Amino acid sequence: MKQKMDKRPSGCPIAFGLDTFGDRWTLLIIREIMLGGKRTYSEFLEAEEGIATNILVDRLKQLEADGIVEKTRDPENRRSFLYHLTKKGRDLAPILVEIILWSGAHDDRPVASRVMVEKALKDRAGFVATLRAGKTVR
Amino acid sequence: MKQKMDKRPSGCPIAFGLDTFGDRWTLLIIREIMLGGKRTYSEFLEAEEGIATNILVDRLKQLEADGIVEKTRDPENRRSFLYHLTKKGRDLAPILVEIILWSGAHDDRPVASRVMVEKALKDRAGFVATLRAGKTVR
DNA sequence: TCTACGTATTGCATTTTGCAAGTTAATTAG
DNA sequence: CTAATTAACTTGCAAAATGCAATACGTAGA
Repeated sequence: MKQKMDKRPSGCPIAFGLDTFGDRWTLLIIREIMLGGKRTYSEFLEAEEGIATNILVDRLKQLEADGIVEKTRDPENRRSFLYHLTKKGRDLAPILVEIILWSGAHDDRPVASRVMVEKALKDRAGFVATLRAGKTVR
Repeated sequence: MKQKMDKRPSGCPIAFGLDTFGDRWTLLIIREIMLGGKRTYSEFLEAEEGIATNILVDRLKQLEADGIVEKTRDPENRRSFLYHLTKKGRDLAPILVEIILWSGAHDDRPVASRVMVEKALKDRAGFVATLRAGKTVR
């Protein structure tokens, strides 16, 4: 598992945040949950960007250890587990929204998707509230 | 230099943001500039977290290539260079502030610094505006 | 020219990542 | 009851990124 215990602890809040989710995959998993309504390991594996299975397990364990997601058995399918966000995880919503807004303003590629950007531009506070409430958006 | 050209392009704005600054060091460098008022290579090297020289060069080049920082010669010391944020870079201010707020709410360690957190809590919009304007905060 | 300073570059060991294949446990089909 | 299937991992190994120390390059001042 990704060990970040001895990662030069500074009291800086930016560094604390980056220690928690400052890598290529962690926020993408949180995106899958918060924006995509995904809940299971196999759903996360289907993500467009193609996360490797060992990395996914590693990050899910770290997210659980950090109190950002909680893992429970799926009552409707006992070979499956459900990952859902804690309050600490849902509180990441404003960060995701600001990233969406920044990309909306600066991603000039033709492939850039505007769906989320428009929602965030139209009613930022409402969008954050929707995400925080755990309602699926797409 | 960190190559991210072939990094599974998805149109997702979250993925775009993470492709740009989703690693351990890039946002720390931007923090040094935006919150710390640092401008030169050697000032960045003094950062609390201790970035390696090769990584620092790599990230500065990538930030320049991405149009987030601009590199100019220091008119007062012609063997030094100044790195300053472009608009695209200054627009990262809201993301940094949301990270500060999140950490402020969830970092329970005794070492956690509250200075930035208090500023952000007291007047978030004003704090963002100050950062975006390029005024030093600490 | 000699020396210092600021900014890099290089070499190499360590760590992390990516990918493919294999494993375990719960469920369903026959 | 057994075999196949599904879901969630685990393992092994090559490739890439990182960390660290040493070295080099481009001003500039003495």
